[in-house]
Formats: sequence, structure tokens, C-alpha cells
Amino acid sequence: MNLDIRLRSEIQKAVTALFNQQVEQLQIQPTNQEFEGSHTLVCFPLTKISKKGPEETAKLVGEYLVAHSGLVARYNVVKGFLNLVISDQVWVNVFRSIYSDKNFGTLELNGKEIMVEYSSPNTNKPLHLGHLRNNFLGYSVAEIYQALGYKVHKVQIINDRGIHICKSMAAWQLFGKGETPESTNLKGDKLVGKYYVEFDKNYKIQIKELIEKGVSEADAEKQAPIMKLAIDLLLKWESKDSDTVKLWRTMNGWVYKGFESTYHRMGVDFEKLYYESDTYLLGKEEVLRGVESGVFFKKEDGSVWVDLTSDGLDQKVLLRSDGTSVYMTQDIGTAILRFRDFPKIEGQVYTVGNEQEYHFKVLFLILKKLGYAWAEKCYHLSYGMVDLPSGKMKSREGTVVDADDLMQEMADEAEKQTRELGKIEEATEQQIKELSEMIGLGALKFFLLKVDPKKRMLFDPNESIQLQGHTGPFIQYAHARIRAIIRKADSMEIRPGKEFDQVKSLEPAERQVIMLINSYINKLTEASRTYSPAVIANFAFDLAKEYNQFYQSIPIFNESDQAKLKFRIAFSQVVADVLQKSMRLLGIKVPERM
RNA sequence: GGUCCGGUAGCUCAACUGGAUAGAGCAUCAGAUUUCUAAUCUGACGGUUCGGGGUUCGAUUCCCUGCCGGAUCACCA
Repeated sequence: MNLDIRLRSEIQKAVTALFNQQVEQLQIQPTNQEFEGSHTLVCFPLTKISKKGPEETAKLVGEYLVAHSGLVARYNVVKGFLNLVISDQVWVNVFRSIYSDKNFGTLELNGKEIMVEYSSPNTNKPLHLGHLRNNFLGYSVAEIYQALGYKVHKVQIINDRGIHICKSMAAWQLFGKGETPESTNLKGDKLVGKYYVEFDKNYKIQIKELIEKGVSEADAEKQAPIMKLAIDLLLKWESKDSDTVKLWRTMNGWVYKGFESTYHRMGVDFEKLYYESDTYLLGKEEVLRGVESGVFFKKEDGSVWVDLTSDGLDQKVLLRSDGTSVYMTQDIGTAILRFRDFPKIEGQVYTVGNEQEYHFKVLFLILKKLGYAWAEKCYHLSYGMVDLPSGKMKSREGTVVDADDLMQEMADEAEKQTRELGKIEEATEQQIKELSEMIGLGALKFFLLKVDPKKRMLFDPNESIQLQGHTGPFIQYAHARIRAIIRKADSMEIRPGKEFDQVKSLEPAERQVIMLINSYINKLTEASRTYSPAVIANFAFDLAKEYNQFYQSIPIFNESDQAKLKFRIAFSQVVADVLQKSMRLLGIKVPERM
């Protein structure tokens, strides 16, 4: 059984025996580094039932535990804090059970299912730095839930319809001269993005010309020929004009193909893609149904609204007066469709930037009003913007960092540094490329994931590319070094068994590491509860750091005691495994050597 | 203006949801290696946790108030 649970029940027994009263809530926390011990019982809350001062209470509980529990070797009391020292024998047992558990860190399937949505880009702009945070976050949260025994469905919604798509189409028709990704050797998303920019450029010029001719600004925005063309395309698309639909299909196809290669490099994937062009009609139906049942209401001009003023929000439009759907309508449809597709999911996680917090608050409320119980289990995984040292990222000012470019730069830099260090002389070119990719992306992912998602963060390209410090490559390096030890042990035919009874005592660094690994499942749970991969990222960093201290202070192969030597090999093996597992939850691979 | 989120060391971030003398990384300075991979480790320096009140044994955390930054409040998505 888990040490923490055992200890908790032992303390409960002690309290009951000593004070003749049961306590449900025991406050147990990790002991501060400066004191001896691993678990600390906070005794202030117990004074009520013990009728004694905090220190006296702590002392009584401590003495009882040493005498009766078999887990606690010693204790010390500082103010009202009871610090418990677990015996090394117990720690070795904890280690052994982790070592012999092949599936450590992965819980058995619990029969629950959830859905995680992430990415969901616009189809007219290539992916950028913000999308990287989005994708890495969503993917990681999905992995974390999976490790906890959930069946996870990874999906995204593709915003494939609307005026913005038609803008790219219009510009391509006017200036494209039949260009294709093949003819230009451009990624499909980049090509379409180029025409989206082209549209904007020409649109502005045309507006300016009209204004110079004396047209008002508002009219100029409507009369600009290129905008008229885009609107015309939208109307044709909605009436299913075959040429327009064909062009729409073709250009979206280019984008999807481009995105696909970006996703592949990011290392993320999706079980199913949803398209707004497939869901907006369902949303519309649902809204009309809501009008009939009185959940929504219709205004004189025919537009449909929901009144959320009693919930402290505003009124919100759901269908325009011309009957067409808005963003919210589509999201209602999408949500319902997903629960139809996957009836067993108990909830949905939407990975979307925090500028849409209001939108999701409204969406969940509407779904609840429509009578969907699962609305309670929908969660908006909201994350902050990624800033650059130069300031805000703005596409208009050209300060956007393109996702493909950034990943390439990271890999290039990693390769440069790897070659400079020259530790991989016998590696093939192919292996160097793979390693650079692993390190470069590891650096990028770790940097973006180590920060609490809800916080706005600063991405400093120069700093992120440093491979030392609180970074992914630091952890990757720790892993690679351990693997070198394992290889050496293997070649020396030192093979640890599963019994470590002869290991009677532990070095402080060893104990620290076992304590950390013992907390892994707790960390996983915390990460899932808070939807924060940062918890895992920081855990992995702490573990690597703690192990490095052991590595530095204890030369493994100098050990003459065979039992200890074998233990330390096994110990190192477990650290490498846990590093690998926790990094995998972040979507980061760890190398055998680097 | 209303609502929501944030403000912690020079910089980038933690702090197990109310616990002990608020911790890491970077930067700066001082050390350790003829190695199990130094892409490492040890130490020093660095704090009015935005200000002011309150709640209590105890507050970065909860409440009130003010300040600063951001987001949002569209028949845009």
C-alpha cells in the first residue's frame, strides 16, 4: 500500500488512541528541507481535541508513532509541527515496490472518458507561437489524464467557414495566377496565409483610394471591390455554388496539409477533427428549439437572443436577424455533436486563450439552460498570451513568430551546440539530426509548459535556447547520463534483482530522490486537478536536480558493497524511467545519449 | 464604467490551496574535475510577496479598499 496512505491511517490511529476522538482531516505536508524528516503533521488543529498545547500534542503523537507504527524511526517537534522521520528500511521498501512495478506512474483504466480540444486554428493564418503553447498544453493535459486511467479523446474544431476564408479565396482569384503549394514550393498554410495578407493589403489601398475620391470611410469599407468579391464568394458558398465550393475545398485542403506537417513536427495528434461547416447547422436547430421551449427569445427584427442578466451577464445574440449563425451558435452545435459522438465522455476540456473566457462562460451557461447536464463538466482551459521581449505579438506589425520557423531555429541551435560540445563523435548525421530535433523541441516545449497556464508569460528566444538551467535539455541531459551508467553496468553484467533487504541505510540524496518519486502520483493528480502541466514540468526538473546531487556526491562504481552497488544501479534506472515518463507527459522525448 | 485574470529577488518563474526563517533558474561573485558524460555540482549575494486595513495561533494565499498591467463586455471569429 501507498506509504502516505499508511502513514495517514497510523496517525489517525494514534490520535484516536491518545485523545479518544476521531479526526477526519489531518494536515500532513512535506517537511521543510531544513528539518529532519519527510512528513510533517501540523498539530495546531489537534489542540482542540487534545486539550493541550501544540508542542505537547505533537510530542505525544510522535512518541506514540515511534512506539507503535513501525514506519516512523524518529521525530522532532518544532513549534506546533511534528516532523516524522521514516525509517530507511521503509524507504527501501517503497523503492522496491516502485522498481518492481512495470507500470509505475500509469493507473489502471478507471472507465471514465473525457475529451480534450486544442489547437483549433483559423485556416487562413499559419500557426504561430501562441498556437505552440496551445497545442503543447492541450496535448499534455490529455496525456496526464490518460496516465490517470482516463480514456481521452483528442479533438479540434476547424474554423473552415466564414468571411475570413473567402478573403483568402478572393485574393487568390485576383492575384494567384493559379499558384499551388507544388508550383511555389510553399507549405499550403503559408500559401493561403500569403493571400490573406495580400487581401488585407489591397483592401486597405482600395479604401484609401475611395476615401480620396470623397467616399466616407464606412462606405469605402463596404464598397471596396475586393471586399465585394469576398462577400460575393461567401454568398455563393452558402448557396453551395459548385465552383466556389470547389475552390474552398482546394484551398482548405492546402491548409490542412500544411498544418498536418506542423502537427507532426510538434508531436501532437488528434483522434477526430470537427469542422464548423458541419456543426453550425446543428447549432442553429438547437437554438430554434430553444426559442420554442422558451429558453431563448426572438426580437422584432427576427434575431434570437439569450438573456443572461439574471446570471450577472448580458444578453447575447445567437442568430442574426437574417437568420445566419454566429460563433456561439456553432459552438453550441459542436458541443452537442461531440456528446452524441462520444456518449460516454463525462466532460470536455477546451484549450483556448483567455481572451475567450467570457465566450465560454456564456457557452456553458447556455448549454446548461438547454438542459444538458454535462455542461457542468465542461472546462475552459484558459491560458495567457505569450509575449516576446520586444513586446506584444502582432501579426500586422510582423512580430509574429511562425511555429515552423521557430521549431527549425530551435533544432538548428541545438545542433550547433551539440556539435560544439563534440560528445557524439561516433554518431551518424541522421542521429545528430534526430538528437537536435529532440533537444530543440524539448527546450521549446519545456519552456512553454513550465509556466502556470493561466499566466501570461514571456518567451525569450535567446534564453529558451540556452541549454542550461531550468530547461528541458537539463533534464534530457540528466537522463542521458543515467543511461550511460546503465549501459556500463550492463556491460559489466551488474544486474540488480528485486530484493534490496541488505540495503540498511540510505544516503541523504538517495532518500530525497525516493521521496520525490514517491510523490509522483500525487503530482499527477494535482496536475490533472488544476489542468496544469507545469506541475509535472517542475517535478521533472526537481527530480533531475536531486539526482544530480546524488550523482555528483556518490561515484556508483566505486562502491565495494555489491548489494549497495546493485541498489544504486536499480535506483538510477528508476530515476531514468520516471524522468522519461514525466517528460513524455509533456510531449518531450529523452535521449539515450547526448 | 461593469466583470474576470494577473502583480513575489535585477530578470524569468515556484510556493502542495491558510503553515515553519517565501524557494528555484538566469545574471553577478567565489570554489570543486586528470570523471559513472562539467550541458554538472557546492557556496555567497539578492525580498516591505504592489500599498493600506481586517479575519487568527499563523496570510503570498481569505475579506475590504486603493494603485498598476492585461483581457473582455459585437447581429467578428
